[in-house]
Amino acid sequence: MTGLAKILGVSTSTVSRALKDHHSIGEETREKIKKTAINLGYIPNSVASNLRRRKTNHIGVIVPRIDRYFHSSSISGIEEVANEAGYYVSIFQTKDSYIKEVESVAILMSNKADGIIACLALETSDIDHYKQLANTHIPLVLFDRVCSDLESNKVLINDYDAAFKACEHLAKIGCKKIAHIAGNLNSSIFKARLEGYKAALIKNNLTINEDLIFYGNILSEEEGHLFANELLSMDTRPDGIFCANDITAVSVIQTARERKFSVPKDIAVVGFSNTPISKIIQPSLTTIEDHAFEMGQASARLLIKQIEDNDKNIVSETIIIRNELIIRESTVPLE
Amino acid sequence: MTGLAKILGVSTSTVSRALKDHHSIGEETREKIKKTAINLGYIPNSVASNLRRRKTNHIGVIVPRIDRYFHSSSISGIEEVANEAGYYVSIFQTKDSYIKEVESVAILMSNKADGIIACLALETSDIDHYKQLANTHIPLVLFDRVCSDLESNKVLINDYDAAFKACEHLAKIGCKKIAHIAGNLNSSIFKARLEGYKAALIKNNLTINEDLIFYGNILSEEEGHLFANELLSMDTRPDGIFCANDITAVSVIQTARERKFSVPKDIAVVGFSNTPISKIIQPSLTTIEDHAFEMGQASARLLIKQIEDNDKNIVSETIIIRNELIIRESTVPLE
DNA sequence: AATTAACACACAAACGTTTGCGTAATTATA
DNA sequence: TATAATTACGCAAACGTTTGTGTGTTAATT
Repeated sequence: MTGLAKILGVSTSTVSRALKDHHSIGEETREKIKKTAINLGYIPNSVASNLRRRKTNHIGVIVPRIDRYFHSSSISGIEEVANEAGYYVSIFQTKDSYIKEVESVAILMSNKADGIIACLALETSDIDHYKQLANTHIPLVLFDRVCSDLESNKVLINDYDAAFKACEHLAKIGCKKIAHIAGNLNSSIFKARLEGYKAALIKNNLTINEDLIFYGNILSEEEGHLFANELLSMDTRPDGIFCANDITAVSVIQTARERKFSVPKDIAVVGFSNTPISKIIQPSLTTIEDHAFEMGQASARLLIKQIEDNDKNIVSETIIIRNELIIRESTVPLE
Repeated sequence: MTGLAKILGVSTSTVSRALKDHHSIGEETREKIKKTAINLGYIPNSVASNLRRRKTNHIGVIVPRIDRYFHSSSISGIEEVANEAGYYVSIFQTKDSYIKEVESVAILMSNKADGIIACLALETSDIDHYKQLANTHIPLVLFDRVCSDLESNKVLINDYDAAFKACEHLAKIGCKKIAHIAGNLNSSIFKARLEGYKAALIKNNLTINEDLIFYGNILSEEEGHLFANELLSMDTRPDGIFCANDITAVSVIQTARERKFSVPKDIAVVGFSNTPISKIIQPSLTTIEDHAFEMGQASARLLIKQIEDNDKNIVSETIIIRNELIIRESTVPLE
């Protein structure tokens, strides 16, 4: 811009205002400036602008693992509405590590992100790094895996309800011994899913048997196979299982198949998240649709509202996204 | 920092140097500065630093669709090595739109990204926006979907070879009429895969029949089903098919199943990318492993090398990542 | 015709760092 | 003891914008 100004023999302030169509610049000079800006291939320096304006139009996203479908689709949702609103998105992957999460927040603070959207790492229980954000006035939206100790904006589904629905469905189709593959209970969602599971069992007069609850961590394929083999070897085999994610549910189905058990006849299976695999596996998987993409969109909208809202009275807001049970062959045999 | 300096009664330059362990600052003042920096919760302003240093430690990534497994895993690979090297990553999703790609590049130039890693949108054939990068001295790495008209760093697999292997495998197991679901031929990879397909047919004395080549675009599930229904309705049904991605290959398997055709007996199927679904579908899918994560890693390493390399003699470099055919049930029946 | 308003632009400070250079005070060298 | 070298810091410019204020010129108002 300094260059442009020199060439045109005007001041930088005039150039700056002309390029933004400020009314105080005459029609003629404005056009002249714009034209030569294009001709000379002028590229505005956003980092200088960001420094001066104290605004970066940049929002940071912190997720456990980008390559899990739930997260990549929520990022996709975030990216869509952020771009629409003139923000760009940078991604930080924690791999569920607390330290990486802390580092990511630090980088985003230092880089003056206008706001942060985060899904908590499994390891995270101390959340001082997010509390620190409050001092810097950087708005925060937690999504999916949130934290009750932290007053912040939240976007989530009702995991308790979803799990309840899932397990009640199992009970309704006649399961008497319903197992559960639980996730890391440090995480809000997995705790809630476990509670929902228990509540549904009680409601349906089924006893809660600790032997039927498998406590996983990252809920990988491997964990799924491990648990599946365990539970299929039990003396009194469960006849239904609610898995805290689709990945482990798929592993259960595969293991059952390998070991010549029938799904759903021998054991009915329910997953969580309605990832693409769930439609494709045979038998297709009953699961909870949690609308990851929409969660991303809602998170971004909420964050941007907070960024741009001048009404500083609103401290925080919580949005619950709908969820629904999608019944497929893994709980209901084909006719 | 200005604040810190005022409180401590030293100059900002001293603070700046102290925090970076510059030798010219005395042990004592250095420690004092560091300590109060921590106590006061001082957060360095990277955007000011970026402006002054003319370096952002920020690399931009442009991909078609984050929620496709190939891309999310390559992003994951990029993110891993970038973070390791002290860079952070921002993501731009083109949804295969040319305009969005151009906009993304513009934003990244304006934001003074230290480098860009991109996978071309399907729509993209004009690549002036990347050529413009050369003037700004922002290094570029294209990965997977590259462009021969553009002199730049590239990371890709040999799609021709991979397709050739895939189709030769089909021929070897006895397929006589091999069909192909091709992607958008505007894209380097899909053109190469088509060529590889044709070459393998010729090598194996099979005639190339245009009726057996289905020209897709984004290779979605829907496209897959459409083509599958078409080809399964042909008078002389093909007995093998090479699909340019896993998504359509899975659709073909599903459609065949619905229509009571047997895979691989009636028709053998090969996909591309070894996405998670390919292991899980029944019959499991023979496919090409293209090492998306490693491509991401290699791209980031190459880019960072270019960013940090002072040897300006190297203009560009091309890295070919290995690929292998993974043979599964969709081409070889279980015993 | 005198006063006010509107217009079109320039000046200069500010955003918060980094960095080349200058300069005292101390220590080493001849 | 005079000179040089070293140490430890400050000064001020620079990075490229944005923006409040100042100013000269022209147009509108009474």
